[in-house]
Amino acid sequence: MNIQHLLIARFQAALASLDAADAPVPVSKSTRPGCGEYQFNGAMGLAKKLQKAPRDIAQMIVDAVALDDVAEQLEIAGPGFINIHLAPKWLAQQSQISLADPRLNIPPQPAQNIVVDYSAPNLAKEMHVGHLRSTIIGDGVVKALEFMGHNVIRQNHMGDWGTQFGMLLAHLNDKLAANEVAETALSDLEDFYRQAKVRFDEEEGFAERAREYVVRLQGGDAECLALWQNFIDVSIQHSVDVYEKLNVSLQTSDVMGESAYNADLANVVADLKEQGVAVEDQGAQVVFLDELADKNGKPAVYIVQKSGGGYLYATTDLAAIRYRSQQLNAQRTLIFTDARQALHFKQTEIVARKAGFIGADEEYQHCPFGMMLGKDGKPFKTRTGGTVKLVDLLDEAVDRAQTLLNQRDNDFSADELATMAQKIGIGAVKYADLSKARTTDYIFDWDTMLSFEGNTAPYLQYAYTRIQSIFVKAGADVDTQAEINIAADQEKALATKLLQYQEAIETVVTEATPHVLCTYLYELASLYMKFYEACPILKEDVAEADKQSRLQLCRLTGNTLGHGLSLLGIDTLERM
RNA sequence: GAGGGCGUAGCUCAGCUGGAUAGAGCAUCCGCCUUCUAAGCGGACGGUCGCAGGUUCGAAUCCUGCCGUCCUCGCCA
Repeated sequence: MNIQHLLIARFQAALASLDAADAPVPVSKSTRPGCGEYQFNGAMGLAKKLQKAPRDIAQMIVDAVALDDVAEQLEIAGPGFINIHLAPKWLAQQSQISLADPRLNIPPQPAQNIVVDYSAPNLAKEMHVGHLRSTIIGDGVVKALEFMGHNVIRQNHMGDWGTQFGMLLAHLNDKLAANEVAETALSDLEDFYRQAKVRFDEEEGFAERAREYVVRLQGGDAECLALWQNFIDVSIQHSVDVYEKLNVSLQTSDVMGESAYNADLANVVADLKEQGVAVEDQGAQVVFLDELADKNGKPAVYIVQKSGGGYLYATTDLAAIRYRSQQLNAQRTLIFTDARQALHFKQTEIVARKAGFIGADEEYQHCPFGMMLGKDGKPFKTRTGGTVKLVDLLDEAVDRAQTLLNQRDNDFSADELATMAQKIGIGAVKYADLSKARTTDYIFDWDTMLSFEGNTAPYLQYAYTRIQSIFVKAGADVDTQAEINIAADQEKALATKLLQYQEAIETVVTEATPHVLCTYLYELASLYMKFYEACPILKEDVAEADKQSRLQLCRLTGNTLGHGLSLLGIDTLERM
């Protein structure tokens, strides 16, 4: 159920009957208490067109609009606002429908093939905090898209190619020659990289060998490729381990690294040249972009092949676009990378469209996100200024959650506490990130995200357990067919919010902004807490009908909260 | 120099298809547990929405200029 869409349709019809069919239909949630749940603000804007006073127009619209089934009252306020008070009976009916529907009364959208490119770690190194945002925001959007009925094709565009692999393979070769197994040698990629770098900089002849490896690798030397494959496999497994820890849905089969496009790069450039899109300039193959010219008319330059003949990530990204459009039949593509690459993707899209690598009606959406900053507002680093490994960050989150749990009085076993710490710690890190608008930088602060208060994962998890606890207590005494009766203000506010779930998810899938879902869930949990305080359920003096009705609201809240958290990839707990 | 993002309460952040008195949380202060989980709820305090113009019945939201800040800009990704 999308209440807003329903109201827009009704007002649209009313406006048509008043000869104002082309007028905008501004229906929004009411912001002020006492002004209903929604409001229609279009009367003021029609004053000139209809040559009447706004309040008179509002009255005409109120008379014309058919909302008897949905609203209990329409009132005209201020300069001509129409406040819509939803009918408790209708809210109850819709809630009943949601309860009986595994999809929570949310119809799927017409299915599209949607390619989502996210996570994309560099396999030469360990995953670090810079990959966190892409990974979890991308995964949240993926899950929401799938729920809405789309065919999502995950593409993990891993950095598995490049000159850096020369020194890594040379180093790995020596380790294997010394009878070390790859898994052991590569158990800490960060260390391994550092060792190789030191040898590259200091050891006689090593740099030379590293360069040879690059040449052999690019030349397709079988032995060298096997070594590379070995390295890549181990590194991918590291990432997959992190995905599991993060409760992210990416799998090995979603990997489509840069190397996968190697064979196609020459074709891409040839194709661009043939079409006259790319031309030679200073020995390199470039595309001049008049679309992004400066004030003097000097076009932007986009290099697709270096003067030495080498390819760049621009080439790879063009090959990827073409592959996704033509082989994967993408109707829409979402790419989650940091905001610094915004210009690159803008240019890539322009070139791809010029060259016909992407259909005219195909959507290409770069979804940028800001940097993760420390509490001091500077890029997030370790005490010593190093890069923070993602595994370390996640382990610390779990440790901190464990410490906080230990400080509380409880009767849980050590195993239960460990499981809880895992779910709470990981959930806190993910939620802290997911709940912020993705486009801006955000400040990573342990104390805030684990304070277990306010808009945090633990608060939502706690709200969820409170609901479960009601049902544990109620036992068999729950009538899942009971009629819902909306009476108290808190019940009405809760039921209304429950029916706004679809609005939140639809925004998430169109804008690729999971924080909208977070805000929704926080408001839902918050309204539940208020309902819980105000409306007794299992207490002795509660009438049976009220009790069962309220249990139904609890059930729907639990279903919705649990569903939303699962889309975000945040685990729920039965007790905490 | 050019292009882009950001600037909202002491702090962290929502809101920005233009709508009524700009919202949360934290912090500070005041209330509420002989228990449907107080990791909660109620209340108070706190804002010239960077500055100045413009459009509009109405601007945090749209437009222009300026200030501050971060990022990007032909052979890294």
